[in-house]
This record gives sequence, structure tokens and C-alpha cells, in this order.
Amino acid sequence: MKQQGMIDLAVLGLLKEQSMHGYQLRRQLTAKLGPFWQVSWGSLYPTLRRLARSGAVEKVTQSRPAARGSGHSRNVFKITGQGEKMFSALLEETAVQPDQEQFTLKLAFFKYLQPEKRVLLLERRRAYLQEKLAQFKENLRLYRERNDSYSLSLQNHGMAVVEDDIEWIEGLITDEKGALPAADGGASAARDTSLEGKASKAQSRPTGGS
DNA sequence: AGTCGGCCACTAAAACTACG
DNA sequence: CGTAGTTTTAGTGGCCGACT
Repeated sequence: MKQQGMIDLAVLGLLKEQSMHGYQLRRQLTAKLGPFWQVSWGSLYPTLRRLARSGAVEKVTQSRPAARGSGHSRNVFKITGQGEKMFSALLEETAVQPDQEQFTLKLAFFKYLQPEKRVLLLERRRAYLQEKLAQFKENLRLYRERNDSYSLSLQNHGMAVVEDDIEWIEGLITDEKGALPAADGGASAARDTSLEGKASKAQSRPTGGS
């Protein structure tokens, strides 16, 4: 349900990079977002049908290509102009994503966003995490009063994870803002490599959602 | 020739989730 | 709590190339 928009975004984002068939799409999805999110056949194909019906993607049936190992005729999906618009709209949606997966998915396609929009999304995410942190602190106080050591430990752990996430987001914001003045052509390419370390840090410890 | 494994498309049924 | 819609699981089946 809430996932539908996520699948749409992921599918359109990948098709934006390259036209491909369903099987390949799922492999790419797994490769790109595997650690965070798995899409099953049963949701991928209905999504592709729905997107094709709505004109966001175009299905081209290819009869057996010369390439090896391809029995069936392939249905290759290609993003349309309408699909590009839909993708941008989904990506630019600035509502706060309490769900870590949704935020991660957007981050995976951040390169398609304007720098200002990136900063906006990152700042909203940070604000959300700071609220969460405040909640943890309040809980911490409560459990301390009640002398509940296990709950206390759990809250401490949650707090550490959120604090780490905030630090990570802040790093991204700093980088993003640093690149803003020189916001032309080469800036985003340079940023892609500068973020490598932070990206891997994020992968190693994703927040446990909400 | 027969078998096996990979590629590819697709689906039924079960499990899950949101909503009234 | 019941219902409707969504997602996952666990397949089926066709085709091809490689191997025995």
C-alpha cells in the first residue's frame, strides 16, 4: 500500500537510467537497494502493468534477441515523458519520510534532484530525527526513574543510532551546501565520489524505521 | 539425445495492512 | 472486527546453451 509509491519511484528511477525487462529490473533493484528493500515478482509485474496503463512506461515486446540465454520474448519497459514527470514529482515530494526505507530509496536517486531540493529533504529528515531523539531522551528519563535497566539500555541503543543518523545527515547537508555556490555541470559528479565514505557508513547501520 | 541450469514472464494463494 | 486492497511466497512453464 504505502509501498506502491516506493515501487513506482524505484522502477521509474531505474528505467530512467536504462530501459529493461522485468527480470533485469528486479535484479537491478536487488543490486541497488537489496540491503534495504526487496521487491517481489508479485508486486513488480502488477506495478509495471499499472505504469504502462497510466502511460508512465512503454512496453516493447522484443522477439528473441541474439543474446544468449533468453528463451521467452522479452517485454522491455521504457520510461515515457509522462513517466519522467511522475518520477520527478515522486522524488521531489518533500513530505517527511518517517520510514527509513522511503528515505533511503529517495537518497538512491538523489542525483536527479536539484541541490536546493536535496538540502530541503535532508533538513526535514534531520528535523524528524531530532524529534525522535527528544522522544528517546524523555523515555530515558522515565525508565531511569522506574529503575528499568533493560528498557533503559534499549532506549540508549536507539538514541545512539538516531544520533549517528543525525550526524550522517548533517555531513550530507554540509557537503551539499558546500557544493551549492558552484552549482553547475561538474558539481554533482564531484560530489558522487566525495560521498562514498558516508554512503557506506549509512549502509552499515540503517536506522530501524519507526 | 537427454539432462540440467539459467533466463524470463507470469500467477495463485497466503499473509499482511489500512481503513471504515 | 470485517473487508478490500497490497505484497510476499512459492511456484509453473517455455526456451536456450552447455554439458554428459
